[in-house]
Amino acid sequence: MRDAVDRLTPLGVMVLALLREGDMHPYEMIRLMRIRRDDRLVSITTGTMYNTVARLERAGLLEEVGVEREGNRPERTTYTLTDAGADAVVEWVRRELPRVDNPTEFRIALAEAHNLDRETAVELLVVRRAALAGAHLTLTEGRTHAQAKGVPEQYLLEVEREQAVVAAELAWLDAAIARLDDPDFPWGAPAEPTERYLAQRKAARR
Amino acid sequence: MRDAVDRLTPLGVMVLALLREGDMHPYEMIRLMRIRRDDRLVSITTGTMYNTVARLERAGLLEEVGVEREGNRPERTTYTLTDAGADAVVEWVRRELPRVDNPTEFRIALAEAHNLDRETAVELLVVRRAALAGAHLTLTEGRTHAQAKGVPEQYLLEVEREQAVVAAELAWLDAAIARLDDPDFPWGAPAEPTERYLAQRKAARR
DNA sequence: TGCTGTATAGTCCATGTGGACTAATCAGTC
DNA sequence: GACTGATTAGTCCACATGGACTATACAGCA
Repeated sequence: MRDAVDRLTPLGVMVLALLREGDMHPYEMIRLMRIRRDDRLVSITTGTMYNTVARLERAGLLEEVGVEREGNRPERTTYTLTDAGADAVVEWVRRELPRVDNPTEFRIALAEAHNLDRETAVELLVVRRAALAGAHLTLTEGRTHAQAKGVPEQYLLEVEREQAVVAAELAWLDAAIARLDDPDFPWGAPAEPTERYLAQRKAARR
Repeated sequence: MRDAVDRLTPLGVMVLALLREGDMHPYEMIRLMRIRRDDRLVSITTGTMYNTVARLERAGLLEEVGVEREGNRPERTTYTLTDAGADAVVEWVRRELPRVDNPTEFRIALAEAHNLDRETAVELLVVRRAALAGAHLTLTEGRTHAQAKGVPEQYLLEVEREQAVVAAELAWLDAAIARLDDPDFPWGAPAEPTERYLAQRKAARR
């Protein structure tokens, strides 16, 4: 019963989230995402972008709102988010935020966590904390078990590193949850939602 | 000038590395890799496995060594590693071990680092350490710059987490390099290379 | 004036992935 | 003795990815 939300790719989610800031054409999405260094989180190539947007349109998560043309340049097809699209982002983030498999998906969910309300985000991160502690325990058990069986150390380096990284994430997560839970920590969309976006857009024009 | 080594997929590398322990048919590779929890590092599906093996064969990195049949079951095509295949693993690991982009590839390179000689491994990890320190600095700069521009904290959570994780990896890496550099730390293939493999194979049979 | 390089806004296609499907065998069980 | 479910060993196909390619416009420079 894989629904539309399950079928969202990482880039698809980021596109939908981006459209919350305003209507855009694919090429502009690429520029903006590169400026913001979103390519740390997903690889961004033109082929994939145009295909992704077409797919999201077929799924009814975004819609064409116009085709412009400047001089003799290629046409620019501008897209806008549908209600279903806005819901899909929220639902996707809600699903991925607590999961400890798929690190890629988690990083995007965290980057887009501000699309949830604060209570939900905190709650889901608490769930994640528990799952992460479980994963850490599993790694520890697996490693001691392997050592008991006489597996040489050089085969366990990667597991060891994973333990170190997971431990660090646990520590960070504890601190992060405590901070988010404090109403002084800012949350949600800023008062003037398009301000930041427009500034960056202007910067990109020059 | 993308050569055969560049075109290796993560699963492809693990398959080649696995064949160093003995000839195998694809289905057995899947079972073994699942038992060893190699699916922590790469996703393992049958479709992808058979396709990967076929691709590696076309590239001359492995070869068919026989087709058996037990009763009326489907045929089992067994494969063996070629010299080119053995070289390709080493070269791939050598390339990926120092790189700080593509975390997935790095984890596999680390897991297969024992295919390199100790000096090479240490040297490449030292290179990685420098690159990782650079990446950490870039994150720090990016974050202070964003804060100076007034970007609200909730948008920087993911960067913050990344910093924490990278810092932990730096610490682990320093310790790991020091240990590897000590000749008391075991390295390379064990004296009886197939022993561990055979034990696991037997266990899987039951 | 002509030339080079880069930005704009895409299309197209080879390839890798993953999930559904097949089909036989074997172990357990009621 | 029939039925169920897991294991064995794969095939097949829809689809997502990414890199090559296209074609126009504009800016700088000599």
